[in-house]
Amino acid sequence: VGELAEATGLTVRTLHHYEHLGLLEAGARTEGRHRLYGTRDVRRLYQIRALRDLGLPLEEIGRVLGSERPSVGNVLRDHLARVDAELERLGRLRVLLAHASAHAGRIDDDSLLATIEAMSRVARRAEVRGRDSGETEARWRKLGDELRACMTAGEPPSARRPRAIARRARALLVEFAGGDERTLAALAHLRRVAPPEDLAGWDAPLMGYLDQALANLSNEETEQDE
Amino acid sequence: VGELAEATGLTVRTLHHYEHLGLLEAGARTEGRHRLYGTRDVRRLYQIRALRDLGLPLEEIGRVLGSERPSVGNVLRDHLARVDAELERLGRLRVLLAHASAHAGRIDDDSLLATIEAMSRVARRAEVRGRDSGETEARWRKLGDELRACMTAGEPPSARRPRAIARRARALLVEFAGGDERTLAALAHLRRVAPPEDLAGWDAPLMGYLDQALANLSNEETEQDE
DNA sequence: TTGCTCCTCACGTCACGTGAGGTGGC
DNA sequence: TTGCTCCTCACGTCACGTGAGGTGGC
Repeated sequence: VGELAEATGLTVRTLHHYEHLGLLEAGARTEGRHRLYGTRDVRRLYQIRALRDLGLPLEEIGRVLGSERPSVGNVLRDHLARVDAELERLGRLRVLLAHASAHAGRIDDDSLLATIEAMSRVARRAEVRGRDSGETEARWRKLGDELRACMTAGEPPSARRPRAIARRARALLVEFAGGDERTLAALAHLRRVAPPEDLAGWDAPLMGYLDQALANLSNEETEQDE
Repeated sequence: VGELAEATGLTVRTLHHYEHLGLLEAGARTEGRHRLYGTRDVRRLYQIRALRDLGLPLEEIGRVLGSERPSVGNVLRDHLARVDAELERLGRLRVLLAHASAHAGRIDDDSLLATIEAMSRVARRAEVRGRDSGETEARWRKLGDELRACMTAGEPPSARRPRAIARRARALLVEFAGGDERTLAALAHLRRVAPPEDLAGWDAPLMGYLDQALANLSNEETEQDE
């Protein structure tokens, strides 16, 4: 078993493990119960290692090399889909981490934790909402365009049109949050401390303008909206 | 504990687990030994969940929220590096899987397994060699250019110049393989069955030309090379 | 007799899931 | 009395790593 391990670059323990799983059985034993392997075993082990290197679970390798013999092509395609899903998940995670890291130097750890918490909450909510085929984004873009028109026209945030747009924006936010208070608070927190640089055509000045318009209608009109 | 689980979207078992790890201890118990949590516990749990969502191991979360208080920024950066490494690994794996899947339909499963094995072997060897800053690639490109000149000049693969180039190519292959027979065989196998589409300026016709030149010098000159 | 490889348990890893069997509050 | 939530073990997951304690061949 030592020679086989040496030849394949695996450990003796790994070979024992494979035998335990029924992946690779030694043909014979010596009088001292030492395992003996043949050429067929070596070839099989190379195959096992190759499939393992592709990230396939040992159980599936057992099926591929066993009596069930599912199509290797199908197995690979299924596994590729899993890898793609994992890549996407890690990619999203990476974006979150990069954002959080970017804030790390500027604020203290407690605020940073609060921001991470807000990001986590929003990301979770976004996941629940799933793909909505960009419809929501289109609505935000439209709102942004209208609001920007008001801003460049020099209308104050307290004017009628900006306030009407702010009301619609608030409704969109509430819809996104599913009515959850904490999620709304998280969104407000992120707007303040970690403005997303480019979201459906909104930039920092525009968001500031929106915040002012929102502030103008917040107190008096809140109950009427409900 | 049920309320807390409900509020945070975690399971009761998860909260028990965190308590077992010392991550979150219930302040008090009821007469029936039921756990009681306070506002501070709830906040702490939200922080735990947020950091967990970033993929941090629970033990590290314990340190961040515990008495050691390492800088959250540093922890995040370290973790980001880990995530990047994993992304890179998965990316390479994805390329391998995609190549293998592409061959799946055209050949039978045994040949496919052999090809996967060859890919695995070459990938492993490439990993051992590590980054060599593109020096090797430059040498291959140079060889390719010279050989292509011979080919377009109409020289037969058995001519002197192509054979000399083939000798140098063989030396490069042997160097890459570290002198390992099986790796050389794997390289030959891949050239035959799974020509890499674009590798340092080599295309399929050029490789075929090289193979012919190699065949011409293989038998007689092998011993002299050694 | 001394090393070396081999053998067979068996616990640990990581973040919980999943019963199993039992008890308190409505 | 009937459900419901809660409690405390404790095994299983995945692919092995890592001793622990013991035996055969040079």
